[in-house]
Amino acid sequence: MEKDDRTCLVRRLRRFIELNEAETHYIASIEEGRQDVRAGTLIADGTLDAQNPLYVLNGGWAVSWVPVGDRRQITRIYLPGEIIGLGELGAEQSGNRITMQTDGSLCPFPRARIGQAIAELPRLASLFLALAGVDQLTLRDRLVALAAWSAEDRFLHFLLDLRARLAVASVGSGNRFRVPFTQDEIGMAIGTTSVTVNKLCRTLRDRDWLEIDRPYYRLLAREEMERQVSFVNRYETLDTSWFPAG
Amino acid sequence: MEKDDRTCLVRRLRRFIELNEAETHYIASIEEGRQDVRAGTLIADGTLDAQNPLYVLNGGWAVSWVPVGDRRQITRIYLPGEIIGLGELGAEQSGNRITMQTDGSLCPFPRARIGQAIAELPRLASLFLALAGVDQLTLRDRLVALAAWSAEDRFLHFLLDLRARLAVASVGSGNRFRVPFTQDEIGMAIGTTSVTVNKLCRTLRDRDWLEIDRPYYRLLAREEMERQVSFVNRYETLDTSWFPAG
DNA sequence: CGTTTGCTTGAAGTAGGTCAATGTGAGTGG
DNA sequence: CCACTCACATTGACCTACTTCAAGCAAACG
Repeated sequence: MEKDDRTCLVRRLRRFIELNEAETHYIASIEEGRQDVRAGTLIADGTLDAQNPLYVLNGGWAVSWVPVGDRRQITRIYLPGEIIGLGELGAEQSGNRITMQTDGSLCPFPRARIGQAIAELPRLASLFLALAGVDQLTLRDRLVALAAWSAEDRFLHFLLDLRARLAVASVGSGNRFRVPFTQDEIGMAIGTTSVTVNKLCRTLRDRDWLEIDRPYYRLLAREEMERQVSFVNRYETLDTSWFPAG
Repeated sequence: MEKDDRTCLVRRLRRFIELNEAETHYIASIEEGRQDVRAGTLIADGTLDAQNPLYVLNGGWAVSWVPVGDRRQITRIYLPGEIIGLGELGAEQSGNRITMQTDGSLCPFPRARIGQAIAELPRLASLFLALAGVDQLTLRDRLVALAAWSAEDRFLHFLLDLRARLAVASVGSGNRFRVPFTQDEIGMAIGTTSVTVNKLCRTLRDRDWLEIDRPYYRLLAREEMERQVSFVNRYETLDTSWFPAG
């Protein structure tokens, strides 16, 4: 379950801007009421989001999904240090379910705390807006992939994207990482079925691009993969030039 | 080209919160340098977004797209009163191209103005964050549709979504509206081809669900359509309860 | 150990893509 | 006012990347 540091979020945000004392204190305060949650726990059921808190995901993975018939479409994967619910701000009802994918821990805090940050800590508020922007861009990348790419390219993009995000979250810059999803779940993330995912694993292994030692995946040919899907890493940089002064 | 009121944005935002004098003045100031643009004009080429301004779209339609091979995937349609670039805030390079779909007019303003709003006008800043959230949710809806729905359902959703947004933008609550897209472009928006779109038009007309008098489309069976795709109108309400005090 | 959950693989079926030909209305220039 | 063109709509015939179905395995677990 990777690191589950209580200052998870602080560490992540510091990648982008310096945090002064007030800002650090604010974040510490939203990371206060930590609770452990088990894999499978439903965190949000898609109704009444306006009443729901936001969460800092302190440890473990979560997924956001939408029911489609008797299957699910996974819309987003959350990693430690990320804020759950930023993108639902403003919605009274999102239709999105959020489930813990692994054991982990959460720090709930009310929507009004975001309002407070906006009123009192403009740089932090800017950062929230910028992070929401990155989320949106990532979502857009996936939308394009799902709308216009082959299943193989979608699968490669899924792996590359995960790797890039893990590298940010836990400095695991390597090409081997844990993928706590079944093939069926991967299918629900990339808009295909477990059968197809399985056959893709097979062909990629035959091509010596991938090595699987469940639940670990190793990318043996990241360069080629990135070239094939024109991969752009959205997680490394952030434009903070427009932020107001501290 | 619908209304092209210079206070387009003010009108839209007032749907959600009361605007005080400072806020109204701020918005008037970003809607200042209005320029007319012709259909087909490329507004952003996807590189160097950090240097690019944001825009208030004052009149006309714009589309955001991503090249995929020799085709395009349309990721977003902008209607009058919407802010172009909110979702790219934070990105140094988005890869998204933005093109005017019809003749219209734009008010460019620099990213730093958003920073200024955050520092000085917290309620407006909250509204920007909430609107970015609605954008994200809409994007998520489309992602699910593209990943998991049939071409027919995607097409229906496209029409319903457009209608709902037009109703907000221009109080055209009717079921007949202008769709300034060719069938090929609709295909690029819903992840299919012009041939399929055409055949869908045919079957829907045969079913008496749709009436086409190009470029006008009339939904003859909106209820059924909305039921079939479980349509949720995301544009009518906004949760503003967490906003800081004016 | 039996049961369950996930992986693996083949065989058969289909939604929707591609290709190709034809139709049609809106300019445009002679 | 009439050809010519060009962009778009329309339709049919064919094809393929997937899905669905089905059956067998293997590891994990009570």
